[in-house]
Amino acid sequence: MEFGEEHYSIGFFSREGYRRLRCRSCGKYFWSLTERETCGEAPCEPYTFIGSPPTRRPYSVPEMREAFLSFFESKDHRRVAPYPVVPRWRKDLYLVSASIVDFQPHVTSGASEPPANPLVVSQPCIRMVDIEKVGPTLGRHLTIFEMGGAHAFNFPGRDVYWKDRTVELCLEFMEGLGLRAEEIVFKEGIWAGGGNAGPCYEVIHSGLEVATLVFMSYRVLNDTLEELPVRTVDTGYGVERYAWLSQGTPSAFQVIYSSIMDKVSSIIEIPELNSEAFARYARYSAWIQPSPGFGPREARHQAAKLAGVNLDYILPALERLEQVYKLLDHTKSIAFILADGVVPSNSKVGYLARLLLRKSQRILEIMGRGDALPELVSLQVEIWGRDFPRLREMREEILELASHEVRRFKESVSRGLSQLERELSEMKRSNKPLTSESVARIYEERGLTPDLVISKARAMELETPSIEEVEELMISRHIEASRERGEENWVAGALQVAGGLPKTEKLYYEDPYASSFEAKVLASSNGLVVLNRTLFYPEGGGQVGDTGVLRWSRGEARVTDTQILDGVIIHFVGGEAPPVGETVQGQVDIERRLNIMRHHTATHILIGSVRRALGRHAWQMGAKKEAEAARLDVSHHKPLTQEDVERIERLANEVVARRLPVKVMWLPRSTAEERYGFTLYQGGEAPLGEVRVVEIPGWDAEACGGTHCANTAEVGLIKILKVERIQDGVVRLVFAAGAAAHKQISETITQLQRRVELVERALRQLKLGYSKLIEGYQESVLREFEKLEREQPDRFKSLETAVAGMAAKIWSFSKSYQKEEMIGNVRLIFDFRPVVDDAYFAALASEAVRHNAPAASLVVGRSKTGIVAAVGLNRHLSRLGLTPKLAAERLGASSLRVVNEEVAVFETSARDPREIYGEFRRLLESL
RNA sequence: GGGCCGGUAGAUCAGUGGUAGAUCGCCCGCUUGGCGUGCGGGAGGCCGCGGGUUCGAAUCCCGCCCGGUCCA
Repeated sequence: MEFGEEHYSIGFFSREGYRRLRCRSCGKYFWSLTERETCGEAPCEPYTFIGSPPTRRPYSVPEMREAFLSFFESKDHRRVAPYPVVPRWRKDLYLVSASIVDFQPHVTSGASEPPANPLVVSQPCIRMVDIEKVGPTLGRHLTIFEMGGAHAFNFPGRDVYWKDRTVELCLEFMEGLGLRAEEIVFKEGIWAGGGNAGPCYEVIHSGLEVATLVFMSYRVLNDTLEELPVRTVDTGYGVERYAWLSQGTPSAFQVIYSSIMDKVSSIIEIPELNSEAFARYARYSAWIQPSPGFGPREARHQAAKLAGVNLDYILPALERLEQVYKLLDHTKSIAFILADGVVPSNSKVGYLARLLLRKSQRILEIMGRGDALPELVSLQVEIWGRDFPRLREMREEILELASHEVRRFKESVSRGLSQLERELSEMKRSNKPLTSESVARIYEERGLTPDLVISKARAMELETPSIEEVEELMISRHIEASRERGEENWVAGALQVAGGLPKTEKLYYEDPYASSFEAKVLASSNGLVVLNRTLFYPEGGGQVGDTGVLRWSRGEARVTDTQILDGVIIHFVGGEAPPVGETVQGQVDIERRLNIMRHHTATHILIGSVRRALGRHAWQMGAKKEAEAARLDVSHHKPLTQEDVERIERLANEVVARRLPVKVMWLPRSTAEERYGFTLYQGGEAPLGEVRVVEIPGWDAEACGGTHCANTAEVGLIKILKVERIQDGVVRLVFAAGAAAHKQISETITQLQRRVELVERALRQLKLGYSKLIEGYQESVLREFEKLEREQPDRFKSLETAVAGMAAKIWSFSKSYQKEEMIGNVRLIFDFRPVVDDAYFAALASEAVRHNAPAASLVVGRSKTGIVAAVGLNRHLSRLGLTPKLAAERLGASSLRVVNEEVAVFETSARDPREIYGEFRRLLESL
């Protein structure tokens, strides 16, 4: 694509005496007041402003921004507040990369009015494409910068201004800064993007491109240009670049971050550079154009050679400085992106946030300040929050998300490292070198950066590739994957039916409660029916399509789904379809629709609750409202706790109870954005033209095309049924409202009751079965025992002891004895056992006194003749002179058997075990 | 949205078609005044889910789910 001279030759230039010249170095045409050999843009010439700023005075970034804005204000442009850096109003971009993005596609296409015309804005823009160049180019490349945009939208029959005025304004602005017109060059260029194109001028001063003046006037269709109905003046002034020009420092970073440099240097060391040598090097920094095969190292050498600077002397400080610059730049981007409520994740804009965070964190770790990232981000919030209040408002969320992401990164790295160590020692053992392929693979699989992998390998004395080799390999691997948009299969058929038909009249917006209507059939084939008007809501905005019936004179058809295509609503019918021209009576399944409506309004209520409960980083990432239940996907970095869920649910039900009206209105886009902010676009991009706003006053406002209840009270109970993490950084709430909630709850309760019954029954059976089982075993065991006692008395004896011991151990382990108390420093254990057996009792008594302190035990049971007891006294007690025999005698033993030095078993004539116990206590007390 | 890697004992992982393993942790015993240590013993696995190939699948193939990671 090329534009001829006629596109650039304007009246203003000929009036003022500009000449069209061709650059000897780059071959491009440019316009200049004076004779020149080159276009003046680096690298055709070096930067001449470094060390000798050409403006009347130095400007800081805020000063330059204000100078720019107020200049255009004085020229009838209205100042507009900057837009977010995350363009929620469009889905083809992750970040705002230019000021014109704020007005695409709705204004540039002519569908909506701009907030003002002409207008001026200083728009923070983020571009990830240059991320590798940030630092080495000393500020020519930044991931985040402010684009001063002066825009005029020339609607058909309503021209504002075009090329002449644009150039004139640019010149006047620059002259106002004290720049001489003779030194300004307008270089011819072509701008193309997003299917649009137009000629442009790059405005050059002192080697630096400081602005681009684009005249967006064409649409690109199959390689041919077609004039656009709306011709847009799209100018972008580099606010930071003008400020840099005005200060003439070696790097732009010194200008942009001057107010926090002191604080930053207290966190990380910022090297001192010989300012003279650095300045000379900086003049040639435009030659630093890292590309595949020409890494930062070569680029630096080339610039140094041209500048006549001995690089070896400044290199260590320079490299470190570049890293500091990267950090400054990336942390600013992080602050802005997180301020717009982006949750770092592994896809889409969340990934870009993660990338910036991880790159910054890695640099800090190499510097030995792996803990400093939140502090740096906090500094950014502080300085930029003055001009962009959103940063301050979101401070808490920004720091929480950044810290959380750093934590995750550390976990990921330590996981990767342990794996890496194994892999490397395996290589070491088999004496294999670490290849570039392996390094690239490890980065892609586990996110360990090549520098980290290589340094680990070198520490193990493995043969390694250089970082440059690895980077080259990774770049060469990138093959652009073609994007293929799979259309849903119904679209092809629907296009045949709906193609060329007028947009269907949407009756459901007039009265969302209405259920029957009359309409004419405009098209009908293959089970697809188009009417001139309908109450059937087509699937959209996460709300499912309506179902119902179409009746006509000779039949009726069931509508199973409803869709919309280019404003034409398509009814999917089963069975016979009404013929074209027929008048049909439509009947929407109103109960179903009402349930869906309640779910839709409930979704709006919930998103308000979620943002209040979790923080303003929580955005709707998707939603689906059906008749039985609905779901809401929300960006959030952590799994939800029970408390989170309860809080969200409580807040939501409070809104229901407050009986708030649900207001629906159509507003001009810019009015809506001004009044409600960009949280309007929870549901994603909104259709062109006016915006339909659904507002729950004081709670939530969203651009939404759905059908809603008139009052929150109609929603009824909102019940969250399930919470799950569906992907990195996104949680899903499944919920039900109103009648559906009631149904879900009662079903759940019924199910629970059924389960409880089952469990209870199973328990009863288990108990029964268990005791039967035990009884059976007891019997057979007893029989076996009796047999054994008769036939082999010796073995019986030892077996009996062993079994008794085992039982005693279980008893002692489970602490199932009846009483345990301290008498002075003596632990006394008492138990009553229904089954009497000497060996068993002895074992119990013995087991009970296994302590490392004085302990006594008394186990009693009732025999036919009286009471059988075992007394146990451990060695700590026998040292005091109390023996089991002595104790037994004091307790009135009639027959007595001393089992060992700790235990004795005896019988007494006492009736009540408590008598013996009391006596035993008194005995112990007397010690 | 796409590519790549992974899912085996509580944790970290090995196991590439033929009886499921190691280390740590846990439990028990011995060692100790006690804890730790040391020694000995033990428990713990739908080998993510589903399908296919096979005489036979943790292992090969397909699909799904989950986690990680890179890229748009």
